[in-house]
Amino acid sequence: MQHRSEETRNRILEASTHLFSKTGYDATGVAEICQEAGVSKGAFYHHFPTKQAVFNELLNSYLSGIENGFTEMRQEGKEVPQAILQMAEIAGSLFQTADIHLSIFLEFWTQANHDPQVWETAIAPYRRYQRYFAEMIQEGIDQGSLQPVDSQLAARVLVSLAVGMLMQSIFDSSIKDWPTEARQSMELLLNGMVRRKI
Amino acid sequence: MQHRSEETRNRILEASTHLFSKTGYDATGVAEICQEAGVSKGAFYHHFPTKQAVFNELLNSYLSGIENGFTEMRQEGKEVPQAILQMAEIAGSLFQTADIHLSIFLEFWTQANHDPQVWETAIAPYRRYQRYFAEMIQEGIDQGSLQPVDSQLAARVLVSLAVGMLMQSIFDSSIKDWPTEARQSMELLLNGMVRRKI
DNA sequence: AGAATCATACCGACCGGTCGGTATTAATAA
DNA sequence: TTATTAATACCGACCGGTCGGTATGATTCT
Repeated sequence: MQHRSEETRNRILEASTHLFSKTGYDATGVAEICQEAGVSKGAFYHHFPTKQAVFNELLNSYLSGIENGFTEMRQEGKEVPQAILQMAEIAGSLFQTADIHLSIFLEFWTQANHDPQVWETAIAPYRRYQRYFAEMIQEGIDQGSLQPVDSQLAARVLVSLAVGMLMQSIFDSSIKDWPTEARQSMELLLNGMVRRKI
Repeated sequence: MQHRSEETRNRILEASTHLFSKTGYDATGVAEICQEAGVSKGAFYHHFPTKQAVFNELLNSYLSGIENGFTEMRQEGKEVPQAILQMAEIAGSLFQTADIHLSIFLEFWTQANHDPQVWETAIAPYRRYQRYFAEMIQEGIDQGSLQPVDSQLAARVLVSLAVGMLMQSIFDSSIKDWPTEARQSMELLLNGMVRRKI
């Protein structure tokens, strides 16, 4: 039966997610993973050729998860500022989802910084997001709902803010309501802080 | 001669900085550090009790560097928005300074996520920055140069943006002129993106 | 001399990965 | 249906090598 096999695989992936997030890739031993997964070492190496392969699979899985999230939260026919706000809110809600270990992103980025292979996988998509936002912002400018700002710059700022908030969600547990935190942050960016004269 | 001793210490710290940034803390061996520093293992363990101690020293050194940077770039008697812009520009210029390995921050944060001890050292100061900015923003509101925004929220946004930009400076080498990038990003945040009606 | 500094050889724990073998399930023949 | 064979999934002892740290002796400075 292939059910058992799949189950084992998932247990290994789950345990790895947990341990990589908590202890880090290097510091986590295969034996440790096996113990937490309730699986033998033989089973581990039956399903994955190396420890790195598990990591790669997790990375790809999370990346495609983001990709799906993007396409799902894409809303047609909305004013651009409202669309951005809503995306922020949805993204914020993901920060709270229990089964997503955000701190594994820290692990992804660290590894990306060490290994060019991982870099390619982890950072390249992230440029797509920037392009996507730049187009969206340009659309808003053309439609007159946004000021004629530099859309590339604005997209970078947007992504920076998102990444920064993700980091904060990892390290600052005091914020409980991430959907509104994200929305309000984005509102601030959209509306600005400086008092206009007249 | 104590010159030689100090020299050795510094060589170890420099090599560690480089290797930790490039390869990561765990993956970097003491022998490797010694080789790059042109120093024997005995010398290493004469100056530092453990590998972790080197890491801690680097962390503290970078943190106090930031602290100094903050107090230096503090400008009295300026309008708050201008002060923020200037701070952004100075911070941006630090991004380019060759002898600062920004990617070691990634290492710091990763370790902070794994080790509560490091967490305390690395994340606690960061709350001070937030408080500092919140006060600064509140000052701007009181003086009428800023809109009556939530100063706490605004401070978090500001720090998030800064952290996000730091991450980008690690992974996106296409941006060359960080002082202006940082300044323009901050201008965008201060001025907002939405077109005001009338 | 004597203390501080550095060099080399070495230890023992640990870890990723292997391997021979066993259990379980699927496929096929009787 | 049942017996037999093949394939897949799993087990856990073990190995080669690495790595942080130590012990001990040499060298250099005061």
